[in-house]
Amino acid sequence: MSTYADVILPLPLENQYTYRIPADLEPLVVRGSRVIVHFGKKRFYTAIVVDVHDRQPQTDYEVKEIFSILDATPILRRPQLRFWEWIASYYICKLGDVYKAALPSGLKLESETTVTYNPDFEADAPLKPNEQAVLDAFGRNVLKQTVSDLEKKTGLRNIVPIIASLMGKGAVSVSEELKQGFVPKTQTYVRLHPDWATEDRMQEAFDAVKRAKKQEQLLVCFLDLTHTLNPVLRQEVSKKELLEKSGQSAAILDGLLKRGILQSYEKEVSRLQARMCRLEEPHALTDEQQAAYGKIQDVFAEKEVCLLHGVTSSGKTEIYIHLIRQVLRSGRQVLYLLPEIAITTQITDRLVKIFGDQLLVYHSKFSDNERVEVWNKLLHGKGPMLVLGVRSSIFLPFSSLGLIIVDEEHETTYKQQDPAPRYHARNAAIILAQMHGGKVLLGSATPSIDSYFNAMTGKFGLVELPVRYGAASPPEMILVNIRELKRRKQMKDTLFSPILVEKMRQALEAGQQVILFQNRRGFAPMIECKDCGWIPRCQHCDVSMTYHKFHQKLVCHYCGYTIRVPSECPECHSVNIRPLGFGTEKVEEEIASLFPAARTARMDLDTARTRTAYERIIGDFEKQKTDILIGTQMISKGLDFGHVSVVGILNADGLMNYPDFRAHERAFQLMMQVSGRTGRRDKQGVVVLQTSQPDHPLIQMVQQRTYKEMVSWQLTERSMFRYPPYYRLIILVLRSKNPTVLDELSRLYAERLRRRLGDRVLGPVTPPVSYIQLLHIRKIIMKIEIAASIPQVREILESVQQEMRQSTEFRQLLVHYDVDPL
DNA sequence: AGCACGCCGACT
DNA sequence: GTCGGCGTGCTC
Repeated sequence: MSTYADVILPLPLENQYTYRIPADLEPLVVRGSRVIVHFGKKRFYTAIVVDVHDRQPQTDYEVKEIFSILDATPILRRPQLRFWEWIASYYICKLGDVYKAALPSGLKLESETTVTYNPDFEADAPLKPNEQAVLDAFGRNVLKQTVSDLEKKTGLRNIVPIIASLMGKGAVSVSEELKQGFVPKTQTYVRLHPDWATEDRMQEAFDAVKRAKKQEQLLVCFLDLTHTLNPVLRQEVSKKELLEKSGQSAAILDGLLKRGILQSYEKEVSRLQARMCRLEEPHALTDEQQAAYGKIQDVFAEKEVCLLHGVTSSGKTEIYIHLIRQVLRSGRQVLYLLPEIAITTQITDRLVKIFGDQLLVYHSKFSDNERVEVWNKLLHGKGPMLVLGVRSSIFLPFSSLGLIIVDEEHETTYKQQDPAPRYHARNAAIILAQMHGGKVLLGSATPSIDSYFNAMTGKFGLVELPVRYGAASPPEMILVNIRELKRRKQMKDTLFSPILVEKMRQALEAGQQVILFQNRRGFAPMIECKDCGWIPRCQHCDVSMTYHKFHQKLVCHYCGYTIRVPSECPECHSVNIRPLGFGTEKVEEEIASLFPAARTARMDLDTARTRTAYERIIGDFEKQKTDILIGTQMISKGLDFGHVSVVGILNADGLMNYPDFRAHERAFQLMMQVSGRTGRRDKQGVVVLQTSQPDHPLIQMVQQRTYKEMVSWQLTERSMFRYPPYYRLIILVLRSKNPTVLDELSRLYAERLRRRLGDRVLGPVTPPVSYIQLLHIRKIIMKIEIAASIPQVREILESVQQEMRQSTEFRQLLVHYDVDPL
């Protein structure tokens, strides 16, 4: 008999909290249950039970009772909590953060404070302006609203004390109310009244409506739709469907309902659209695909993870489909991860034809209620399921995952950046699969170096698919040296080289489409010498420095190193130094004057903010309603267009010069992905690659499509510059609380703060710094990657690294690393 | 996250 | 003298 439950709350808290289980709830409260608890002064939260036990808690606090339980059965499955714990420890965040991210908010009821206005209130003393403002926010009909609404309406920041004061005067009253959570969708259904369900009575019914012709027609239609007399077939039909199919009005149906022949009632229905289409067989695999399929099976026999490196349009999806089918047939579940909602539509259409109702789609643009339904379907549904989803779908309640496919595994959107947990869905998926005893297939035309490295060292298996489906030849790559053209005055005040303009003209004349790629929407992120192409770089970090117009300074966003804007170029002594960079808007403007007749569309975060906007732009382009598509990296995401013959990469340099040690890797991937958008099927496409550094190794590698060379070059570079920074190690150091190291780090931190802010502002900073401040260092370190550039830190870390290598914790962390310390 | 407690600056 | 800013700490 357990009397206590330890719960976690959807708040960034370290600890679990113990509540008493009321006697009547005792059999229901188990690990994984959702319960409502009172936490803190007044709020109620949905908590998750992580343990039930009988241990008397320390009595220095009052143990509260569980307020209520929400589910008859747990809403988490066995391995899920373990998975959450792994995420929390690996990504250094609170279990509550993981909980908050994992459950759709429809499953996390929370209380909200509502304020009710007392209409009988009369002030005996004049109210303060703030108080009056709050009261004014109540209209004639609005007597009750939430605190956050009031805050919004009045625009006041600290509204809680004002409300408290009003409450003291009797002007308002305050209550806590649970927010509405998941609401099942209901629909009106119609069925035959049981009294009329015999042949004789049916005859009677028809006699009754003989004179009401429309009612008669409706009844006939109803019987057609329901096969009422055959108990095996469906007995009911939705009111909407009945009215639509019969073409009758609701008034006619009312007539039949009044006579008591039919009856109507509300029924819970699913929001997930049922798909009744006939299922198709997957396409047969080509010889190459079949070979790859076989190799993947071989890899899975001995390894957990397989990397499928298949060039663009080699037909990876078809291989996935065959694998999925096989796993589903064995009775296990499959998770198909995609980097973005945007590209789900094309794949959903394909998968639904093959897997029908076995397919569930999950992404954050689904309404909350829909997401809860997917959750419940996995929890209670029968039969193996295929889930197609984005990052967050790794948290769904899978029972037995046989396979996780991570498509476009190199995509950075798999990494959650801002709210904790800052997890990488690709890497977390590997752990998740391991917990289920399932396998992981990573697929990409341009794998991340991380994954490729893991494949090289044998941690992952590797299968390559080098042949394009349908033997379409890869596009022709034309390198254009913009610096040279500008020097020879053949390209003045324009973003387009003559050859690109010529290719575009040819394409448009032939009724073909053009894609222009420029990965920026804003303006001038750096400066450049217009005569020789020199770009200032940080002397410590070798990344380009960002131009801060306001201060007229150049700042390294890695280490904070700052210099004045040079008045002349140190390379060629030209004074012609200008802000460098342009965005898609500028491109659009110039296209309008170059090709006034062409129909143009721009796709970037500004124009495709919503899913519908995105789909409209893509749809128009697919249907050839637009000729030229200008876009940022959004257009590189695995989309298939049939009529694109020219791709222009307007400024390859802009891709390579951003402050991240993965900049080159990412630039390569982007350029390869974008060029993959052209020359499908029988036609060979053209890619015009404009750059001011045509001899740059990366550009050469893009032109020759030598992925492997790029990898080994980057690996050498990274080990030379000691990238990636010892991020993991730093965290381990902080967690180890090794006093010597902490002292040294705090000394560096103090120094750093002083350098950044100056003694004047801060006064002297003296070590030792508190542990909390050290956590701040961690943030700073993560941000500016201090570790790789400051030799002292490197030294400490190297000594700690030696130490850490012996520790099991370190080893465990290395096994499934976000970034291996290469 | 919220909320309370507590300590310093600008105001009736 | 108080109001109110936000830094710190706690919530079973």
